Amino acid sequence: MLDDLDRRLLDLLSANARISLKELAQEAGLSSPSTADRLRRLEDRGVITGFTVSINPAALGYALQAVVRVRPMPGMLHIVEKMIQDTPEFVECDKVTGDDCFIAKLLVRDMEQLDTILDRIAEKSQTNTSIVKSSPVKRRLPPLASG
Amino acid sequence: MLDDLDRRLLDLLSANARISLKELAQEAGLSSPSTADRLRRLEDRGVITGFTVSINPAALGYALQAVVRVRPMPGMLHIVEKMIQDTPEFVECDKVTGDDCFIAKLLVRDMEQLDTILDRIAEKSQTNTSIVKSSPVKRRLPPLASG
DNA sequence: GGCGCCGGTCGAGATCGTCGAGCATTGGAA
DNA sequence: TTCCAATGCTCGACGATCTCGACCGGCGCC
Repeated sequence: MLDDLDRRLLDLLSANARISLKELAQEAGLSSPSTADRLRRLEDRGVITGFTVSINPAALGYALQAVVRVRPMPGMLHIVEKMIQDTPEFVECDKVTGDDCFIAKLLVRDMEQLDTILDRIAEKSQTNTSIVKSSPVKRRLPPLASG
Repeated sequence: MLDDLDRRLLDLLSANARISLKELAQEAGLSSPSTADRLRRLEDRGVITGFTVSINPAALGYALQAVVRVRPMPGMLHIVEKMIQDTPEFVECDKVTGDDCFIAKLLVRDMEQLDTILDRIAEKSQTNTSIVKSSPVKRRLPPLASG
């Protein structure tokens, strides 16, 4: 599915997505045009879905990070889902199997804001909140081998 | 902490981190050199921690995505943490307060692989696994207002 | 008012990306 | 075996982009 060169390109891009085509090409042992081609193909095939910036929440005043498990009360599923989507402090949310319905990640400035947001959610669901103490694995790519 | 221009730049970059400086500058109403300056300053201040590529796991054969809560058995905390870090299919892991010690995201090709990986973890901890059915909120930036 | 700092623009030279042309390899069909 | 088409690469040149130095203007502070 991916060959060695594709994997190499993805690795390089995951480390720095704003690297120049030329440098990317050099590191991969290709010419720029073929590197550009491969990138285009990876996007066309839907392997690469985009390029984005990662920020340090703490540097923006988000001192607290929490993982919230949410179990909406009967009939409230869609309302709760929309509340989460409409609350921009939720930066990620998955709908999952099991007792909980949603598992979401929340960034807040302080305890007060955490409390405010959770109160609003808790009107329509049971929640279980864990404060993030550290992140032993920062977001990374899965193994790309023979995809 | 951030002014309107910084926010605009971050927004644009979060949508497409490989956009050219020139285009970035135009969209923000600045010249390229000052745009480059601002980017550099955002990195220096630690607001921007990097630029990365986002991939579609399904396009790479990762058909299943799971959220695993992990509670290591007494004395096993560091061993379990290392196991998670050393298992590349764990693409994200937070250490949290509460009954669970870790909450991790796992990408696997099929149930068999899920089973294999969880078995290995479960030798040294209690685990609770939720399969991701959908993602109502895809990873996004938190509000940048007057941050 | 005068000064220095911060953040901006401008223009030129260097660097980079893109396009067309052409080449090598591969696989299938005659 | 030979031909042919498709694929994926390189090369070179042109146009676009980035970067660097020089300079400008507003603002706060003596």
